[in-house]
Amino acid sequence: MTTMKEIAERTGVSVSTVSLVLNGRDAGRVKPGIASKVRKTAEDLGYRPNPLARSLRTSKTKILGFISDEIATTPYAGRLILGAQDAARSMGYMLLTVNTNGDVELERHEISTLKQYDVDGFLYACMFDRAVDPPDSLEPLPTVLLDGTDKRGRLASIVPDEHRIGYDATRRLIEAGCRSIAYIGAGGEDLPKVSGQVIADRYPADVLREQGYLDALHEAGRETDPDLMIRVSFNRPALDAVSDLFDRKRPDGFVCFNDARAWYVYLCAAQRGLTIGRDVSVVGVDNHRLVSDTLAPELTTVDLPHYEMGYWGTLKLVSIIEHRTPDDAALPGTRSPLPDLSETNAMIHCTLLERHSVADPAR
Amino acid sequence: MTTMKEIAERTGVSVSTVSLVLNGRDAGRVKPGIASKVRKTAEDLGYRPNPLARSLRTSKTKILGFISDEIATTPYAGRLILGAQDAARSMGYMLLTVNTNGDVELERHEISTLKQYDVDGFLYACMFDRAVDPPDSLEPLPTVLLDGTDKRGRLASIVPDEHRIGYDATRRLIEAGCRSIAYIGAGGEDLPKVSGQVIADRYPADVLREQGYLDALHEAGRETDPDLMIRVSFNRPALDAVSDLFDRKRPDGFVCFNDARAWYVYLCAAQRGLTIGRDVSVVGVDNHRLVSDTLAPELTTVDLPHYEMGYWGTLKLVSIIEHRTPDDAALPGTRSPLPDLSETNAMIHCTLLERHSVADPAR
DNA sequence: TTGTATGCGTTATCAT
DNA sequence: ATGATAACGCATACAA
Repeated sequence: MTTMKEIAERTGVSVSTVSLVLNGRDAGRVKPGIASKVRKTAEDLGYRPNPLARSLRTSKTKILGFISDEIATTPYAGRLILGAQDAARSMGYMLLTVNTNGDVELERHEISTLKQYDVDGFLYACMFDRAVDPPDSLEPLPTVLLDGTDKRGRLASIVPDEHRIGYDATRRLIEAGCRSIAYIGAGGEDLPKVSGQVIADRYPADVLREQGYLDALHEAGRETDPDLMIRVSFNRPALDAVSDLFDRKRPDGFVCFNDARAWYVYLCAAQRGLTIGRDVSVVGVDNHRLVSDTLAPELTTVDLPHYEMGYWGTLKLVSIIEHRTPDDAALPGTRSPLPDLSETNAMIHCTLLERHSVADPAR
Repeated sequence: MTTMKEIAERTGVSVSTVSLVLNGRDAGRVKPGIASKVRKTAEDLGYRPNPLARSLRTSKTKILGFISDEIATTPYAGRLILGAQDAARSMGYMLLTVNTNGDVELERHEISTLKQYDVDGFLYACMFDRAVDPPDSLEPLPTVLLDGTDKRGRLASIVPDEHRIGYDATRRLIEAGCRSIAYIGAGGEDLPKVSGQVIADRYPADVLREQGYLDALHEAGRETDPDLMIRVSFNRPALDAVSDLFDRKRPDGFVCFNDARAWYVYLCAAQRGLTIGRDVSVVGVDNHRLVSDTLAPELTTVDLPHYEMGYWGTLKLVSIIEHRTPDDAALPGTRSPLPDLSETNAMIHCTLLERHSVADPAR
């Protein structure tokens, strides 16, 4: 690890000069000849600043704390983490990740530890796009919520556009010529739970996707039929409910909340000798990547590139925490900055790719 | 964030004394009265050392770099990361996670960045338990491989006990009274790939689970039958192959490499009016948690608690990197330490939970 | 038994 | 235009 000191020695200047040059603060302060010489030897030696030592002075580590509860164990979490990492890297940040297993006490401790490591801010990963009440101990560091919104409306958040998912899926079936399109949602005992606690009577994603389904039908001038919309949980009851729907309404298109629900459609179709993709069409969000991995392309026409794994497929987190002075221009492509969240004039800039939306408390 | 300085001021001693006491180096060097006073005010102020500042002197950050390629996007990765984090936390480490997307150039850069952050060592996460050739740039920091082994036999690694998975699954069906047990493996175009490149002609996990299946049968005095063992990929060809097996051999038990393969068994059974759990039994590794989430317990008897999500369910990574002097006693429950891997007398201690095994180059 | 001095790599202030 | 120098929080050799 080459240091500024070495560069200074090799160039025959002082460390201060090296610091000035390498931080781009040499305009009119360091002779251009010297400056370029410093830059060259830095390059030659492969110099990279030590962010930890730097943080001792600046108290900016370029490290973000990534906090997740159970999310880390779910199949979609990987891509969430991936997106966050990609975004962080592209802006020169690193992610220090912890998980709390839904344990409040542990969470408190982990947050404290992250602060110990002088993180510049937090990424707080939730589930189900639900309204959460993030712990006060996150303050005063800037924080962005992922797949969840702040109950108190203080923190910025990034959530997928669930309505659009339901809408697009339904459009697809309409355009494919389906005449009778069903919606298979989640229900029964399958309720959104966080560490064993039921936190709502329906999955927010299910509600929104269903609404997208309804809106697409309306927009196309179709009738909507409550009998075509069911909510099932798992196992035999779910299979029975879907079977009943098959025989009672004979739909030729299915919008499924997720692959778990699509599963029963496949089984029912198989039991009746129907072929998916010919006799009936199924579109659903493939949380687990199982349907698309195993039955596509022949048996299904699942193709929702903008969501991919459904929940978090292309959610590229590009919300990042930057400390800037208030008079800095907003970064290109960003939305209006949020109000300051710390004494150091910290601001949060949120940018959004694809069709995911960002909740901006400032509006 | 309270510092040693504050404690020193409040206690009326110097920072050095505080440092001595708080690091437990006060035996016979600091008056017990002073020492306890220091400890008390440290407690009162909620002092926690700044590991970054400390690292400037000790060059030990208590941070481990967690490097993964595509693994982060797969469904089982979440639990791997979880296990690593839990283990790290329990030993006072944090994880700085990066992903390389299988890009060698990016990998080089990320490793360099991690070194910049002065990580104490690396966790190098692989896939498929394959033999890999980790980049030289990891050196000289101690490194542990996850779900992969070192081609050159230098690095320690942790891998799941795949043979045991196949063995247990088969035993279960034998004990359930199945008379004809099939093995559905992976084959065809479904080859282990890393960033698009085929890296073997079969999944190592598949090979090992299949061997476990064979060994369980032999041990039970059963005949093995090559016709009962097939390897399928996806879609129609897979379905056709399983259908053929169903009709040709009429097995009443199935050991499936993974849930994707079990899927076809379910479909075939449904098409024939057979009920899983009564007419035929299926045991498989549920990578995606879809089978167990949706069809258990009524339709399946999948119950392999020691593997849970199959690959990485209970793989609690407790292999951790510790810098210790050579004369330190081995930690309780650890295996024999590996040879030093750096100039600083670094050693790697590996402990193992459940039935996963650790490859120990020192043996 | 305790305090002082020094250094880790960096930034920032202030002389020169 | 450049270079000492101090400071960030901590550890440690050495002086007292």
